[in-house]
This record gives sequence, C-alpha cells and structure tokens, in this order.
Amino acid sequence: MGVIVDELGEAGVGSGDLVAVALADGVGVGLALPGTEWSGPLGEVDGPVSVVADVEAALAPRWVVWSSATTLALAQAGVRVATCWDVAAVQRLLFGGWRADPARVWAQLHDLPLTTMPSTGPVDLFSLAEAADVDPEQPIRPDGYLAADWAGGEAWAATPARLARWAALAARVATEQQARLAALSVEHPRVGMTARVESAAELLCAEMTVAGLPVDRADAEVIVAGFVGRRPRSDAEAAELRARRDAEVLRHLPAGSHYDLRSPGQVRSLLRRVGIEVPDTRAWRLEALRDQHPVVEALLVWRKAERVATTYGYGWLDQHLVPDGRLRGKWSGSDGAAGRMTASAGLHNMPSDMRAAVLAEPGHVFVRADLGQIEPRVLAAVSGDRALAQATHDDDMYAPVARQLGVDRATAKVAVLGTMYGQTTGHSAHILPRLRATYPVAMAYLEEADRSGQLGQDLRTYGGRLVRMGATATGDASLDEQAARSRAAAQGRYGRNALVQGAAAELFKVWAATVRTRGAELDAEIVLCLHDELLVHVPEANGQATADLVATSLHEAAHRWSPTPSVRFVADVSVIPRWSDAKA
DNA sequence: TGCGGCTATTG
DNA sequence: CACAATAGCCGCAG
Repeated sequence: MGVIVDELGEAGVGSGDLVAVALADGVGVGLALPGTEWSGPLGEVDGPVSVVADVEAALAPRWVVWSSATTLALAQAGVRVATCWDVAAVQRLLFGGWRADPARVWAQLHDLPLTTMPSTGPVDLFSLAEAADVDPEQPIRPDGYLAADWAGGEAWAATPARLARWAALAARVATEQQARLAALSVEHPRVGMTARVESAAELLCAEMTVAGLPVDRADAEVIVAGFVGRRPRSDAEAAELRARRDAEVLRHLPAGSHYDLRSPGQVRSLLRRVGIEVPDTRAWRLEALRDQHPVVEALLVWRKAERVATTYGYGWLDQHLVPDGRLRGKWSGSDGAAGRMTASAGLHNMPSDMRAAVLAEPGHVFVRADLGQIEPRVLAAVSGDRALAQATHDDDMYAPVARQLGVDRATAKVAVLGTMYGQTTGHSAHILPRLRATYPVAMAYLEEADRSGQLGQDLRTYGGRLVRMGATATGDASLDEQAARSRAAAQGRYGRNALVQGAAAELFKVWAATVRTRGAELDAEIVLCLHDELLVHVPEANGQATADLVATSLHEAAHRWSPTPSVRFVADVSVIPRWSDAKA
C-alpha cells in the first residue's frame, strides 16, 4: 500500500492535484492521474478504500469521481477526504438539468447529439450487429460515444484493469470540464470556484447521508402522540382511531352525512352543506372562516393531525429513525432550477414542533446558525447595486430600505420580496416605481432575468450555473393567448427567482464547505443544511469554538464568494442541546 | 398502475 | 399565498 503512495508521490502528486478513483467491491480500486492510466497491484488490494485513506493521509489530492456514488461509498467506509472533483456535479453546473450519468456527460462534453446516444435498452438485432465491432475492453466506441455497458452497466467494475481505465476516463473528463470552465470564466469569473464548491457540497451530502440527524425517539413519539394519540397496536386499532378523528369533524354535520375528509371535492361539498362556498379548501382560506361554523375549526384540527398521522407520525419514525438514534435521508447537493440542497425523509420539511426531539447526543451540543435576510443581501451582491449594498450594512436591512422608500418596514419587506418572486399585483405593486428609482441596478438585474425567462432563454447564476429555460418555454400552439401570457409570466418569475435563490444557494454552500473543512479539527459534524441554516453536532467542550468558527467562516465565505466587500452578511449563532432551543 | 391536482410542511 | 423543495392521498385515464 505504501507502494502506491510512493509511486503517486514520485509522479509528482501533491495536495490538491487531481487523482481519479473508481471503486468496486471485491475487485479493487482504480486510480489514475490526468493523462496517464495508473495501475499497480490493484487486484490484490484488500479493502480498496484503505488505499484511498492512505493516499489521502499522505498526499491529500483532489479526488476525481464520476459521481457521489463513490464519495458515498467512501463516507460509508469511514474514509473522509478533504476535497474532490465530482464530475456529475460539474456537469449540472455546466449544462444544467439534473441527469449527469457518464454517457450524458461524455456526449455533452464532446458535442455529440444526445438523441443518438447508445442506450442500455433491451438487446435487439441492431444492437447485436453493433456489438460485433465493439471491443469490450474499450469504453469509447468507434462513433465517439461512451459504450452503453460501460456507462450504464457495470462493465468498468469487472476487472482491476477496467477499473483503472474507468478512473483514467474520469480524470480525462475532469480536465476537459476544467477547460470548459476556463472558457466560460471569461463571462462568468466565479464558475471555477463554483465547480469546486459544488464538489465539496457533494462530499458534505455524502457525509450527512451517512451521519443522519440525531433525534431522541422517545421525545419524538411523545410529540407525535400529542397530535394523534398513542401508537396503535394493530391495523384495526389504527383504523378505529382514524374513524374517531373523522367523527370529531362529522359530528358537526347532520347525522348520517357521509363525506370523505381526504377528498378536497367532498370537503367543498361538506362546507357548502353548512353554507360556506369556497374556491378551494386550503388552510389559509379556512382560517378566515373559523367563526362561520364550528366544523371549520374541527376540520383545521383534523388536517393537522392527519398530516402527522400520514407523513410525520409513527410510520415516518419507524422508516427513517434507525435504532442508533439518527434520522436518515438521502441528501442531494444541487437540485431544482436554483441548485439548492435537498433531502428526503422529511429532513427539510419536518413540522417545527418536531424540532424539540432533535437532541444532541450525550457529551455533545448543536451549534445552530442561520443567515439573516440572505436573499436581498445576495441580490445586492450579484447585481452590484450600490444603494442596496449600503442597506446591507444594517443588521436589519429592511429598516434602511423602508426609510429610503418612505414606507413602513413591513411594506418595504413585502415589496422587496415581491420583486424577487416576481409579484406584480397587490399592495406592493404601487411601490414598484419607487423601488426602481431607489435601487435601479438591482431592479434592472431582476427585470433582465424576467425577460430572459419569458423568452425561454437560458440563464446563468452569479456562480455560473446554467438555468435551463428551454424545456418548458417554447410556444405551445394549443394554448390560447391568455394561457400563453400566464405561462410566459410564470417563466419570468421562475427566471427572476432562480438567479437570486441560486446565488444564495451558492453562497450557502461556500459557507457550509468552509465550516466542514475548518471544523474537522474540532470534531464538528454538519448534520443538517436548510437553505440558510446550518446545524452542527460537536463535542460539548468544542461548542463555543465551533460557534466562533461558524461566524468567522461566514466572513471568509462571503469574501471568497464575492470579493466585493461592500455587501454585509449576518448570521445568528447559538450553542444549544436541542434544535428547538434556538431563538425564533 | 401512473400521473396530475390538491394539500401541508419547510426555507 | 409570489419563488423553491418533498411527500401523501384522491380521482381519473390507460
């Protein structure tokens, strides 16, 4: 094993240099440097991840991986690497969309049409005929595409030699991506950094997927019980409890009424029966009608309990809260138009009541931090609006904005948020001229994004991420004029918001990646990322040091992300045993 | 069985 | 009740 480290060292590999890695259980590990296929005693290596651990300890290269499947495997094996180059993540940055499998990456990087890309579909006569002149040892076909059995299948994992070739191909793709990024950086100077940060975010996601969120099961069950009662011991009992909850609502209606409370249409009928006519039955609409009839209040209570029973109840805990006390979901580093992080298993949208069950483990605390007013501050930064940047010097930037607009704070806030979301109606509409006059650069930035969106033209965020508009954009002849206009407006709002939300996501990831790196020596483990909020699990003795680190990391991140120092970012940081202990 | 609509939860 | 996301159930089409 030391042999590998020595050979890589002799090849001149140092900290931050690209080394590609491909892993396959029971086969070994393939390593490669850009330009060379490196193969050593790969087949005999037992425990391929230990090779990575050794090289990491000795040389700390930037590990090139085809996708987070590899970083996830490393994290699951307990190997923590400092940096990586995630080919799939960079693909999403360069070309937009979500799909980033090797075949697609290869085709797009080499300007090959996706429509004629070889597929792994069922074998037919045509593909058999094609297979005849394809060398199974060669990942690249004569026509230039990546062979389907390498790209989609597991051909690359069959032998040590193929693993090495697969790693070599990843290294080549990474350098080709870097060339693309270099060309792109003329217009989007941040894009190289974004690529590295997106890769870091994938590492962080792999680690969070493995780590999970510490949750106290007993506390969680008490909270669930508060909404839906004790855990039912049988399906029959569950059905009975369900029927009892339904009856609590239906008793407000004439005896013998049959309405399915889970069917929006029948709920409308139910309300009509008691003289309430509504276009839909959403909670915010029913709130206003609480006084009209007691069934409304009963229905709102029922909805809350039903939500817990079906989505965040015992079943949810059983499925995702494993016996070691960690709630586990799968994390993605960049989802949706804006490239935000997402998570499954309800980690991003669990009811706030449940935060009381998110408890640090014995001897540990949470450091929780959230960014204040991140989106308007980001807008000031990416647009370069001096007046708006000036406002960010205040802890509460809506206060100076309100003064400058000559309105109260609440109105100013709604107006600023409204422009970022593309709202054109309502109370804040008449403030728009004043917003334009006061913050002309920021407003022009948003309106330009809106125009591009309406025309179906792709956009790039401040960090250089491609936001594709084409897919849903093109004029659909079947739409009447009003529908077409409404769709165009929706696309305008989408484009407008994607640039703000996307840039905010980029800043957030720089911050999170900085905390991840600097926090390692404090045993600080990021366990949750929530768009503008970080939750770090750390030994109690290091709580305050971690809190300080999180705060200084924000300034470091803001400076790395946007070298313009005129925009100020603020964070609220606290050291707490329970997530719910944070203020506000 | 798959999918759009409705609803609720979060930032 | 704008923008983004995940997730569950209902009703309808195939």
